[in-house]
Amino acid sequence: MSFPGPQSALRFEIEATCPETGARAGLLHTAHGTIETPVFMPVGTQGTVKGLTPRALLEDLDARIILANTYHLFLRPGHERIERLGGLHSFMAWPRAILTDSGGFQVFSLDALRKVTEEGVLFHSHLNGDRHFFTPESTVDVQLAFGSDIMMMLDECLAWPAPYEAAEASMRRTVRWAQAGYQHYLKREKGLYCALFPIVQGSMFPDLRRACTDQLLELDAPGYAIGGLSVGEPRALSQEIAAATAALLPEDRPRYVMGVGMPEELPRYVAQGVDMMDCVLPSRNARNGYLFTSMGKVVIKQARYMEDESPLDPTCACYTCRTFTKAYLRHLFQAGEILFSVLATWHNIHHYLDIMRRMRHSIVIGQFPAFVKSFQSDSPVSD
RNA sequence: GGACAGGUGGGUGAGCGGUUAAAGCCAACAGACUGUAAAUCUGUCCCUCCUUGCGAGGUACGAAGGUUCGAAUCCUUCCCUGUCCA
Repeated sequence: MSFPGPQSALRFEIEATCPETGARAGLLHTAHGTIETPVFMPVGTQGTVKGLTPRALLEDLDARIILANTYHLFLRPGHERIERLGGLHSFMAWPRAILTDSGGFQVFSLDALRKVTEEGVLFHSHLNGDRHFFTPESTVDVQLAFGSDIMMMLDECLAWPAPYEAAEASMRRTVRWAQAGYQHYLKREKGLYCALFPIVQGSMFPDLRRACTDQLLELDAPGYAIGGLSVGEPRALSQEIAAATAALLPEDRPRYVMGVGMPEELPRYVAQGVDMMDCVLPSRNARNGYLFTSMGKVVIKQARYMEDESPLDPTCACYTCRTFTKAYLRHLFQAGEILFSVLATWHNIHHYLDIMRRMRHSIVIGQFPAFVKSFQSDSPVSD
Protein backbone atom coordinates (compact mmCIF):
# COMPACT_ATOMS: atom_id res chain seq x y z
CA MET A 1 0.00 0.00 0.00
CA SER A 2 1.51 3.31 -1.01
CA PHE A 3 0.48 6.79 -0.12
CA PRO A 4 1.23 9.06 -3.05
CA GLY A 5 1.66 12.67 -2.14
CA PRO A 6 -0.58 15.37 -3.46
CA GLN A 7 -0.49 15.54 -7.23
CA SER A 8 -3.30 17.73 -8.32
CA ALA A 9 -5.78 20.23 -7.14
CA LEU A 10 -9.35 19.24 -6.53
CA ARG A 11 -11.39 18.84 -9.68
CA PHE A 12 -15.12 18.31 -9.92
CA GLU A 13 -16.96 17.07 -12.96
CA ILE A 14 -20.65 16.44 -13.29
CA GLU A 15 -21.63 13.25 -15.04
CA ALA A 16 -25.38 13.53 -14.96
CA THR A 17 -28.03 15.83 -13.61
CA CYS A 18 -31.62 14.97 -12.82
CA PRO A 19 -33.70 17.41 -14.86
CA GLU A 20 -36.61 17.21 -12.44
CA THR A 21 -34.86 17.77 -9.14
CA GLY A 22 -31.37 19.09 -9.76
CA ALA A 23 -29.72 16.06 -8.20
CA ARG A 24 -26.30 15.45 -9.73
CA ALA A 25 -23.96 12.55 -10.16
CA GLY A 26 -20.38 13.73 -10.25
CA LEU A 27 -16.76 12.82 -9.89
CA LEU A 28 -14.59 14.62 -7.41
CA HIS A 29 -10.93 14.07 -8.24
CA THR A 30 -8.47 14.39 -5.41
CA ALA A 31 -4.82 13.56 -4.96
CA HIS A 32 -6.01 10.48 -3.10
CA GLY A 33 -8.46 9.10 -5.56
CA THR A 34 -11.71 9.90 -7.24
CA ILE A 35 -14.88 10.21 -5.26
CA GLU A 36 -18.18 9.40 -6.85
CA THR A 37 -20.78 11.91 -5.77
CA PRO A 38 -23.24 12.25 -4.22
CA VAL A 39 -21.17 10.81 -1.42
CA PHE A 40 -21.64 10.07 2.25
CA MET A 41 -18.45 10.49 4.23
CA PRO A 42 -18.06 8.32 7.33
CA VAL A 43 -16.82 10.28 10.32
CA GLY A 44 -13.45 9.37 11.77
CA THR A 45 -12.93 12.18 14.23
CA GLN A 46 -9.73 10.95 15.84
CA GLY A 47 -8.17 9.49 12.73
CA THR A 48 -10.33 6.38 12.86
CA VAL A 49 -13.88 5.54 12.02
CA LYS A 50 -14.64 4.05 15.42
CA GLY A 51 -14.91 0.30 15.19
CA LEU A 52 -13.64 -0.15 11.64
CA THR A 53 -10.25 -0.98 10.25
CA PRO A 54 -9.13 1.02 7.24
CA ARG A 55 -9.07 -2.30 5.41
CA ALA A 56 -12.78 -2.86 6.03
CA LEU A 57 -13.51 0.69 5.02
CA LEU A 58 -11.41 0.33 1.92
CA GLU A 59 -11.89 -3.21 0.66
CA ASP A 60 -15.30 -4.15 1.96
CA LEU A 61 -17.20 -0.91 2.30
CA ASP A 62 -15.37 0.92 -0.47
CA ALA A 63 -15.50 4.30 1.23
CA ARG A 64 -13.76 6.86 -0.95
CA ILE A 65 -13.43 9.65 1.55
CA ILE A 66 -13.66 9.92 5.29
CA LEU A 67 -13.68 12.76 7.78
CA ALA A 68 -11.26 13.60 10.53
CA ASN A 69 -11.27 16.45 12.99
CA THR A 70 -8.81 19.29 13.37
CA TYR A 71 -9.63 20.04 16.99
CA HIS A 72 -9.28 16.47 18.19
CA LEU A 73 -6.14 15.63 16.23
CA PHE A 74 -4.56 18.96 17.12
CA LEU A 75 -4.98 18.18 20.82
CA ARG A 76 -3.83 14.61 20.40
CA PRO A 77 -1.45 13.55 18.96
CA GLY A 78 -0.78 17.05 17.57
CA HIS A 79 -0.53 18.25 13.98
CA GLU A 80 3.23 18.69 14.05
CA ARG A 81 3.70 15.12 15.15
CA ILE A 82 1.34 13.91 12.44
CA GLU A 83 3.31 15.93 9.92
CA ARG A 84 6.59 14.42 11.13
CA LEU A 85 5.02 10.99 10.82
CA GLY A 86 4.30 11.59 7.16
CA GLY A 87 0.92 13.29 7.25
CA LEU A 88 -2.49 12.03 8.23
CA HIS A 89 -3.00 9.59 5.36
CA SER A 90 0.20 7.78 6.14
CA PHE A 91 -0.28 8.03 9.89
CA MET A 92 -3.66 6.37 9.84
CA ALA A 93 -2.89 4.11 6.87
CA TRP A 94 -5.71 5.49 4.79
CA PRO A 95 -4.72 5.86 1.14
CA ARG A 96 -7.88 7.56 -0.02
CA ALA A 97 -9.24 11.04 0.46
CA ILE A 98 -9.59 12.78 3.81
CA LEU A 99 -11.70 15.80 4.64
CA THR A 100 -10.93 17.50 7.91
CA ASP A 101 -13.39 19.58 9.81
CA SER A 102 -11.98 22.78 11.20
CA GLY A 103 -13.10 22.69 14.80
CA GLY A 104 -16.05 24.92 13.99
CA PHE A 105 -18.43 22.27 15.18
CA GLN A 106 -16.62 22.18 18.51
CA VAL A 107 -17.50 25.85 18.89
CA PHE A 108 -21.02 24.52 19.10
CA SER A 109 -20.55 21.21 20.92
CA LEU A 110 -17.95 22.37 23.45
CA ASP A 111 -20.06 25.35 24.33
CA ALA A 112 -18.97 25.43 27.96
CA LEU A 113 -15.27 25.06 27.14
CA ARG A 114 -14.74 27.83 24.61
CA LYS A 115 -14.94 31.55 24.09
CA VAL A 116 -15.42 33.13 20.67
CA THR A 117 -13.65 36.40 19.95
CA GLU A 118 -13.20 38.44 16.81
CA GLU A 119 -9.81 36.84 16.21
CA GLY A 120 -10.80 33.24 16.80
CA VAL A 121 -11.86 30.73 19.40
CA LEU A 122 -10.29 30.09 22.78
CA PHE A 123 -10.73 26.45 23.73
CA HIS A 124 -10.10 24.76 27.01
CA SER A 125 -9.03 21.28 26.06
CA HIS A 126 -11.63 18.74 27.10
CA LEU A 127 -8.73 16.38 27.78
CA ASN A 128 -6.71 18.35 30.30
CA GLY A 129 -8.01 21.92 30.41
CA ASP A 130 -5.08 23.43 28.48
CA ARG A 131 -5.89 26.66 26.67
CA HIS A 132 -5.64 26.73 22.88
CA PHE A 133 -6.48 29.59 20.58
CA PHE A 134 -7.82 28.65 17.15
CA THR A 135 -7.78 31.23 14.39
CA PRO A 136 -8.84 30.96 10.75
CA GLU A 137 -5.15 31.02 9.85
CA SER A 138 -3.99 28.51 12.46
CA THR A 139 -6.64 25.98 11.54
CA VAL A 140 -5.52 26.21 7.91
CA ASP A 141 -1.95 25.57 9.02
CA VAL A 142 -2.98 22.61 11.13
CA GLN A 143 -4.93 21.05 8.31
CA LEU A 144 -2.07 21.65 5.87
CA ALA A 145 0.15 19.75 8.29
CA PHE A 146 -2.33 16.88 8.17
CA GLY A 147 -2.25 17.01 4.38
CA SER A 148 -6.04 16.91 4.14
CA ASP A 149 -7.48 16.67 0.66
CA ILE A 150 -10.29 18.95 1.67
CA MET A 151 -9.83 21.36 4.53
CA MET A 152 -12.68 23.20 6.14
CA MET A 153 -12.64 26.85 7.11
CA LEU A 154 -13.00 27.74 10.75
CA ASP A 155 -16.58 28.87 11.27
CA GLU A 156 -18.92 29.55 14.11
CA CYS A 157 -21.59 26.92 14.35
CA LEU A 158 -24.47 28.45 16.26
CA ALA A 159 -26.97 26.58 18.40
CA TRP A 160 -30.64 26.77 17.50
CA PRO A 161 -32.68 28.81 18.09
CA ALA A 162 -30.61 31.97 17.68
CA PRO A 163 -31.98 35.51 17.62
CA TYR A 164 -31.61 37.24 14.28
CA GLU A 165 -29.11 39.82 15.51
CA ALA A 166 -26.89 37.17 17.08
CA ALA A 167 -27.12 35.01 13.97
CA GLU A 168 -26.20 37.94 11.78
CA ALA A 169 -23.22 38.98 13.92
CA SER A 170 -22.04 35.38 14.02
CA MET A 171 -22.45 34.97 10.27
CA ARG A 172 -20.49 38.18 9.60
CA ARG A 173 -17.71 36.91 11.80
CA THR A 174 -17.67 33.59 9.98
CA VAL A 175 -17.35 35.53 6.71
CA ARG A 176 -14.46 37.62 8.07
CA TRP A 177 -12.76 34.47 9.27
CA ALA A 178 -13.26 32.89 5.86
CA GLN A 179 -11.71 35.91 4.13
CA ALA A 180 -8.75 35.94 6.47
CA GLY A 181 -8.35 32.19 6.35
CA TYR A 182 -8.58 32.02 2.59
CA GLN A 183 -6.03 34.77 2.11
CA HIS A 184 -3.66 32.94 4.42
CA TYR A 185 -4.33 29.70 2.59
CA LEU A 186 -3.52 31.21 -0.81
CA LYS A 187 -0.21 32.46 0.51
CA ARG A 188 0.75 29.14 2.03
CA GLU A 189 -0.66 26.59 -0.37
CA LYS A 190 0.68 27.65 -3.74
CA GLY A 191 -0.10 24.40 -5.47
CA LEU A 192 -3.65 24.28 -4.15
CA TYR A 193 -3.18 20.58 -3.55
CA CYS A 194 -5.17 20.78 -0.37
CA ALA A 195 -8.52 22.37 -1.16
CA LEU A 196 -10.23 24.67 1.31
CA PHE A 197 -14.00 24.90 1.58
CA PRO A 198 -15.69 27.89 3.19
CA ILE A 199 -18.84 27.23 5.21
CA VAL A 200 -22.09 29.10 4.78
CA GLN A 201 -23.72 30.08 8.06
CA GLY A 202 -26.69 32.29 8.90
CA SER A 203 -28.72 30.09 11.21
CA MET A 204 -32.25 29.50 9.91
CA PHE A 205 -32.63 32.90 8.26
CA PRO A 206 -32.70 32.66 4.45
CA ASP A 207 -31.60 36.26 3.93
CA LEU A 208 -28.56 35.73 6.18
CA ARG A 209 -27.76 32.54 4.32
CA ARG A 210 -27.92 34.50 1.07
CA ALA A 211 -25.77 37.33 2.36
CA CYS A 212 -23.22 34.84 3.65
CA THR A 213 -23.18 32.91 0.39
CA ASP A 214 -22.74 36.06 -1.69
CA GLN A 215 -19.64 37.04 0.21
CA LEU A 216 -18.12 33.57 0.34
CA LEU A 217 -18.55 33.17 -3.40
CA GLU A 218 -16.08 36.01 -3.87
CA LEU A 219 -13.40 33.67 -2.58
CA ASP A 220 -13.94 31.48 -5.64
CA ALA A 221 -13.33 28.35 -3.61
CA PRO A 222 -13.39 24.91 -5.28
CA GLY A 223 -16.31 23.81 -3.10
CA TYR A 224 -18.73 25.14 -0.54
CA ALA A 225 -20.27 23.76 2.60
CA ILE A 226 -23.56 24.45 4.27
CA GLY A 227 -23.00 24.45 8.00
CA GLY A 228 -24.97 25.26 11.08
CA LEU A 229 -27.58 22.56 10.56
CA SER A 230 -28.52 19.72 12.90
CA VAL A 231 -27.99 21.97 15.87
CA GLY A 232 -31.35 21.33 17.49
CA GLU A 233 -33.78 22.61 14.89
CA PRO A 234 -36.67 20.55 13.45
CA ARG A 235 -35.53 18.39 10.58
CA ALA A 236 -37.90 19.90 8.08
CA LEU A 237 -36.27 23.24 8.79
CA SER A 238 -32.77 21.84 8.25
CA GLN A 239 -33.86 20.61 4.85
CA GLU A 240 -35.57 23.84 3.98
CA ILE A 241 -32.51 25.93 4.84
CA ALA A 242 -30.17 23.51 3.10
CA ALA A 243 -32.32 23.67 -0.01
CA ALA A 244 -32.48 27.45 0.03
CA THR A 245 -28.71 27.69 0.47
CA ALA A 246 -27.74 24.99 -2.00
CA ALA A 247 -29.68 26.81 -4.69
CA LEU A 248 -27.35 29.81 -4.29
CA LEU A 249 -24.13 27.85 -4.68
CA PRO A 250 -22.30 27.52 -8.00
CA GLU A 251 -23.36 24.53 -10.04
CA ASP A 252 -19.86 23.56 -11.04
CA ARG A 253 -18.55 23.15 -7.48
CA PRO A 254 -19.33 20.43 -4.98
CA ARG A 255 -21.86 21.33 -2.32
CA TYR A 256 -21.40 19.81 1.08
CA VAL A 257 -24.10 19.77 3.75
CA MET A 258 -22.37 19.21 7.05
CA GLY A 259 -23.63 16.87 9.73
CA VAL A 260 -26.70 15.28 8.16
CA GLY A 261 -28.73 13.10 8.31
CA MET A 262 -31.03 10.13 8.85
CA PRO A 263 -31.07 7.60 5.97
CA GLU A 264 -34.45 8.70 4.65
CA GLU A 265 -33.19 12.28 4.51
CA LEU A 266 -30.23 11.56 2.26
CA PRO A 267 -32.24 11.61 -1.00
CA ARG A 268 -33.96 14.81 0.05
CA TYR A 269 -30.64 16.58 0.33
CA VAL A 270 -29.37 15.08 -2.91
CA ALA A 271 -32.56 16.25 -4.62
CA GLN A 272 -31.52 19.78 -3.68
CA GLY A 273 -28.26 19.39 -5.56
CA VAL A 274 -26.17 18.41 -2.57
CA ASP A 275 -23.09 16.35 -3.41
CA MET A 276 -21.48 15.59 -0.07
CA MET A 277 -22.76 14.75 3.39
CA ASP A 278 -21.36 13.40 6.59
CA CYS A 279 -22.93 12.36 9.82
CA VAL A 280 -22.06 10.68 13.04
CA LEU A 281 -25.37 8.82 13.20
CA PRO A 282 -24.47 5.58 11.44
CA SER A 283 -21.33 5.08 13.49
CA ARG A 284 -22.46 6.42 16.85
CA ASN A 285 -25.89 4.85 16.74
CA ALA A 286 -24.31 1.56 15.74
CA ARG A 287 -22.31 1.53 18.95
CA ASN A 288 -25.46 2.34 20.87
CA GLY A 289 -27.38 -0.55 19.39
CA TYR A 290 -29.43 1.42 16.86
CA LEU A 291 -29.18 -0.22 13.48
CA PHE A 292 -30.49 1.19 10.22
CA THR A 293 -32.11 -1.33 7.89
CA SER A 294 -34.21 -1.35 4.76
CA MET A 295 -37.19 -2.06 7.03
CA GLY A 296 -36.48 0.81 9.38
CA LYS A 297 -34.65 0.88 12.66
CA VAL A 298 -33.66 -2.16 14.66
CA VAL A 299 -32.90 -1.54 18.31
CA ILE A 300 -30.97 -4.72 18.78
CA LYS A 301 -31.07 -4.77 22.58
CA GLN A 302 -34.82 -5.26 22.59
CA ALA A 303 -35.91 -8.54 24.14
CA ARG A 304 -37.80 -9.52 20.98
CA TYR A 305 -34.50 -10.34 19.23
CA MET A 306 -33.33 -12.74 21.92
CA GLU A 307 -33.85 -15.81 19.74
CA ASP A 308 -34.25 -14.18 16.36
CA GLU A 309 -32.26 -16.23 13.90
CA SER A 310 -32.87 -13.95 10.93
CA PRO A 311 -30.23 -11.59 9.59
CA LEU A 312 -30.34 -7.97 10.61
CA ASP A 313 -31.39 -6.93 7.12
CA PRO A 314 -32.07 -9.73 4.64
CA THR A 315 -31.66 -7.35 1.71
CA CYS A 316 -28.26 -6.15 2.89
CA ALA A 317 -25.06 -7.55 1.42
CA CYS A 318 -22.72 -6.48 4.20
CA TYR A 319 -20.55 -8.89 6.14
CA THR A 320 -22.67 -8.54 9.28
CA CYS A 321 -25.94 -9.32 7.52
CA ARG A 322 -24.46 -12.13 5.47
CA THR A 323 -22.96 -13.83 8.47
CA PHE A 324 -24.73 -13.27 11.78
CA THR A 325 -28.18 -13.57 13.32
CA LYS A 326 -29.96 -10.88 15.24
CA ALA A 327 -29.86 -13.16 18.25
CA TYR A 328 -26.06 -13.18 18.13
CA LEU A 329 -25.78 -9.45 17.56
CA ARG A 330 -28.07 -8.84 20.50
CA HIS A 331 -25.98 -11.15 22.63
CA LEU A 332 -22.83 -9.25 21.70
CA PHE A 333 -24.51 -5.95 22.55
CA GLN A 334 -25.81 -7.18 25.90
CA ALA A 335 -22.44 -8.63 26.75
CA GLY A 336 -20.73 -5.34 25.94
CA GLU A 337 -18.45 -7.04 23.47
CA ILE A 338 -16.20 -5.00 21.19
CA LEU A 339 -17.23 -7.12 18.26
CA PHE A 340 -20.71 -5.70 18.49
CA SER A 341 -19.46 -2.21 17.75
CA VAL A 342 -17.44 -3.53 14.85
CA LEU A 343 -20.27 -5.47 13.22
CA ALA A 344 -22.88 -2.80 13.92
CA THR A 345 -20.75 0.01 12.52
CA TRP A 346 -19.84 -2.14 9.57
CA HIS A 347 -23.52 -2.59 8.78
CA ASN A 348 -24.66 0.97 9.37
CA ILE A 349 -21.90 2.47 7.26
CA HIS A 350 -22.61 -0.07 4.56
CA HIS A 351 -26.28 0.87 4.71
CA TYR A 352 -25.49 4.55 4.20
CA LEU A 353 -22.95 4.00 1.45
CA ASP A 354 -25.27 1.60 -0.30
CA ILE A 355 -28.08 4.15 -0.32
CA MET A 356 -25.69 6.67 -1.83
CA ARG A 357 -24.48 4.24 -4.50
CA ARG A 358 -28.00 3.28 -5.51
CA MET A 359 -29.02 6.89 -5.53
CA ARG A 360 -26.07 7.85 -7.72
CA HIS A 361 -26.82 5.03 -10.13
CA SER A 362 -30.41 6.21 -10.44
CA ILE A 363 -29.23 9.71 -11.31
CA VAL A 364 -26.83 8.38 -13.93
CA ILE A 365 -29.53 6.33 -15.63
CA GLY A 366 -32.08 9.11 -15.34
CA GLN A 367 -34.26 7.38 -12.77
CA PHE A 368 -33.69 9.50 -9.70
CA PRO A 369 -37.32 10.59 -9.15
CA ALA A 370 -38.43 6.98 -9.35
CA PHE A 371 -35.70 6.02 -6.91
CA VAL A 372 -36.82 8.64 -4.43
CA LYS A 373 -40.39 7.49 -4.73
CA SER A 374 -39.66 3.82 -4.17
CA PHE A 375 -37.05 4.55 -1.52
CA GLN A 376 -39.49 6.55 0.52
CA SER A 377 -42.27 4.02 0.29
CA ASP A 378 -39.91 1.11 1.01
CA SER A 379 -38.03 2.74 3.83
CA PRO A 380 -40.00 3.49 6.93
CA VAL A 381 -38.83 6.57 8.76
CA SER A 382 -36.09 5.57 11.13
CA ASP A 383 -37.28 7.47 14.12
C1' G B 1 -21.05 -30.70 69.63
C1' G B 2 -18.49 -25.62 70.64
C1' A B 3 -16.77 -20.38 69.20
C1' C B 4 -17.27 -16.47 66.18
C1' A B 5 -19.46 -13.91 61.71
C1' G B 6 -23.75 -13.48 58.93
C1' G B 7 -29.00 -13.90 56.72
C1' U B 8 -31.95 -6.87 53.25
C1' G B 9 -35.85 -6.08 47.03
C1' G B 10 -33.53 -10.40 40.28
C1' G B 11 -27.95 -10.16 42.00
C1' U B 12 -24.47 -7.58 44.96
C1' G B 13 -24.52 -4.29 49.02
C1' A B 14 -25.56 0.24 52.36
C1' G B 15 -28.75 1.22 56.29
C1' C B 16 -28.35 -0.35 62.39
C1' G B 17 -35.12 3.00 66.52
C1' G B 18 -38.68 7.52 63.19
C1' U B 19 -37.76 12.17 57.01
C1' U B 20 -36.96 3.95 54.46
C1' A B 21 -40.81 0.80 49.54
C1' A B 22 -35.34 0.82 51.77
C1' A B 23 -28.66 4.38 49.04
C1' G B 24 -25.03 2.91 45.40
C1' C B 25 -23.55 -0.59 41.80
C1' C B 26 -24.93 -4.63 38.46
C1' A B 27 -28.59 -7.13 35.68
C1' A B 28 -33.27 -6.51 33.22
C1' C B 29 -36.64 -3.35 30.42
C1' A B 30 -37.47 1.05 27.44
C1' G B 31 -35.88 5.74 25.19
C1' A B 32 -32.33 9.36 23.17
C1' C B 33 -28.28 10.09 19.79
C1' U B 34 -27.40 14.31 13.26
C1' G B 35 -19.61 18.70 10.68
C1' U B 36 -18.30 12.57 17.75
C1' A B 37 -16.00 15.61 25.30
C1' A B 38 -20.38 9.45 23.42
C1' A B 39 -18.42 1.31 23.44
C1' U B 40 -22.29 7.47 25.88
C1' C B 41 -26.58 9.48 28.25
C1' U B 42 -31.74 9.31 30.26
C1' G B 43 -35.92 6.88 32.32
C1' U B 44 -38.36 2.48 34.56
C1' C B 45 -37.34 -1.30 37.74
C1' C B 46 -42.63 -5.12 44.93
C1' C B 47 -48.21 -5.48 43.97
C1' U B 48 -53.08 -3.12 43.29
C1' C B 49 -56.13 1.19 42.39
C1' C B 50 -57.22 5.90 40.62
C1' U B 51 -59.07 12.23 40.15
C1' U B 52 -51.15 9.83 37.37
C1' G B 53 -49.72 12.65 42.36
C1' C B 54 -43.38 14.79 46.48
C1' G B 55 -51.36 10.20 45.28
C1' A B 56 -54.14 6.10 48.10
C1' G B 57 -53.99 1.26 49.86
C1' G B 58 -51.45 -3.50 50.48
C1' U B 59 -47.40 -6.55 51.19
C1' A B 60 -41.71 -6.51 52.31
C1' C B 61 -35.44 -6.65 55.12
C1' G B 62 -34.67 -15.72 57.16
C1' A B 63 -39.26 -17.45 60.63
C1' A B 64 -42.24 -16.74 64.90
C1' G B 65 -42.99 -14.02 69.16
C1' G B 66 -41.82 -9.60 72.20
C1' U B 67 -40.22 -4.31 73.70
C1' U B 68 -41.80 0.62 71.81
C1' C B 69 -46.21 5.89 70.10
C1' G B 70 -42.99 3.85 66.13
C1' A B 71 -38.58 -1.86 64.36
C1' A B 72 -34.87 -3.81 58.53
C1' U B 73 -32.68 -1.59 62.89
C1' C B 74 -33.45 -3.55 70.18
C1' C B 75 -34.78 -8.51 72.96
C1' U B 76 -36.15 -14.02 72.92
C1' U B 77 -36.54 -18.64 70.53
C1' C B 78 -36.12 -21.31 66.14
C1' C B 79 -34.24 -22.16 61.00
C1' C B 80 -30.33 -21.51 57.59
C1' U B 81 -25.15 -20.04 55.70
C1' G B 82 -19.82 -19.30 56.22
C1' U B 83 -15.11 -19.67 58.95
C1' C B 84 -12.48 -21.83 62.87
C1' C B 85 -12.08 -25.49 67.04
C1' A B 86 -13.39 -30.51 68.64
